[in-house]
Amino acid sequence: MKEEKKVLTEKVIKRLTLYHCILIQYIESGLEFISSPQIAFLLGIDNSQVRKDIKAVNNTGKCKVGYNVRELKESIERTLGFKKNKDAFIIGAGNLGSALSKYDDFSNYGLNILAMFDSDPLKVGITINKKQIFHISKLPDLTRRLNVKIAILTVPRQSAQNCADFIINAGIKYIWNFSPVVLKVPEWVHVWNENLTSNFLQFIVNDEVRNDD
Amino acid sequence: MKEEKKVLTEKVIKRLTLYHCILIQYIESGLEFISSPQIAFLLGIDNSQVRKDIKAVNNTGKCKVGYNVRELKESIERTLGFKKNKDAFIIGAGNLGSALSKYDDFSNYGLNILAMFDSDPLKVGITINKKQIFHISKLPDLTRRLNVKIAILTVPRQSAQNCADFIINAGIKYIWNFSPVVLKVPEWVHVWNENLTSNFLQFIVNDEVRNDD
DNA sequence: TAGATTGTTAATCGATTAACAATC
DNA sequence: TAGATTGTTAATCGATTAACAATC
Repeated sequence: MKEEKKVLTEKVIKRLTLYHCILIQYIESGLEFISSPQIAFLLGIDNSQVRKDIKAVNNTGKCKVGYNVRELKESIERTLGFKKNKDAFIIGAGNLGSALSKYDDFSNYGLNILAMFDSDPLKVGITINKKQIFHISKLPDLTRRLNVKIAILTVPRQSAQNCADFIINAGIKYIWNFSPVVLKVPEWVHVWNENLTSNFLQFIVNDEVRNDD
Repeated sequence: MKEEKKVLTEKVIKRLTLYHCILIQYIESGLEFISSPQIAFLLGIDNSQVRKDIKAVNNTGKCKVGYNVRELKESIERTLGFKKNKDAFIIGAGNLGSALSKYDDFSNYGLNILAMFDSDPLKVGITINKKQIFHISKLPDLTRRLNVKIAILTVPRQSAQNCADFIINAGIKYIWNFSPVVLKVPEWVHVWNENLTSNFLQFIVNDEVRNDD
């Protein structure tokens, strides 16, 4: 029996991780059940939306009481693969790269930073939060030996494309790109553009939070 | 004549900032015009989508040549308010907070970090990238004096809700929340949940980039 | 001219919301 | 029982894609 392969849209995944946060808070409060209207209220969304999302993680609830908090948390973790290790390298040991290497929350979701890379000889050899900084020239060898497919790109925008070319050539297939640059990559390489400021603008643009009001 | 108030959806804003990145790259390459199929190809989207988005920033192109790169860049910046200052405080001078305070790219989009706040006496008084760390107790006074409405919340998840309550009480209206917690806030406070790991999962979940394949 | 592109409308697709029978 | 909730289908809404006349 072939395992059913479900495609979860980005919006569903974002909501599921928010449900997951809520569930952790419920568990800490000692609560055992949560209903779809409760989740919906906390997030300001529709309750049938919540039930549909929960259906997508193969969880069932009980009439009148709702969903078992621990079971639902497990279901979300299983569906989103929190327990499956996703190894990654950080490229660029600047401010953002260093901060991400110390960001322990990643490991709760199965994302492990194995090492960092930089071209600055002064940074090479330093260890940040148990992650060593290697010279970028060491990346091809380590990518192959450790079978790493994911790179977190936090280099200055001027060197982002060169860097991308280099790491793709070394075998990287997934680039989580923090540089505000649109990278040109082969069709078999996946890029996720994490433009933090863009995310911020999505938040405030329509509300016109300006200093001059 | 009242200025037309357009609501831009999050997806449109995200695409516009990507177009903006492409335009900068075009300008650096000395190119003067760009067409919708060119933009569409670089981003892997439909070209009529691009034309619709560009229409939303009140820019017009020329048949056969496309859009003037500099003009289009200006139009996007005007629509998204890059030139309008958006002052913000960072709450929590940990790894992520410190990194964001040094993230100079923010200023290109009009986001200014004025100061940082922390409850740790050892951090208070330190200056990071010209931004001073104040004790959190100083926030209400400074929020009012500087008329700051935006806070970037980078505190540990355990203290996030308390922190949110405190800064909302001090007058903060917009919270860019980097803690993996769903905050309970009054209806007049806006929260944007920036769960980095959630963003990452949106990127890789459907592709099953696991170590065990 | 021929061909590429814009601007715009219509068609399609997908996501959200409403509604409600079944359940406990 | 009465009332709250689930699970699911139908209706609505919005976003993307297709199509094409107008333009240069």
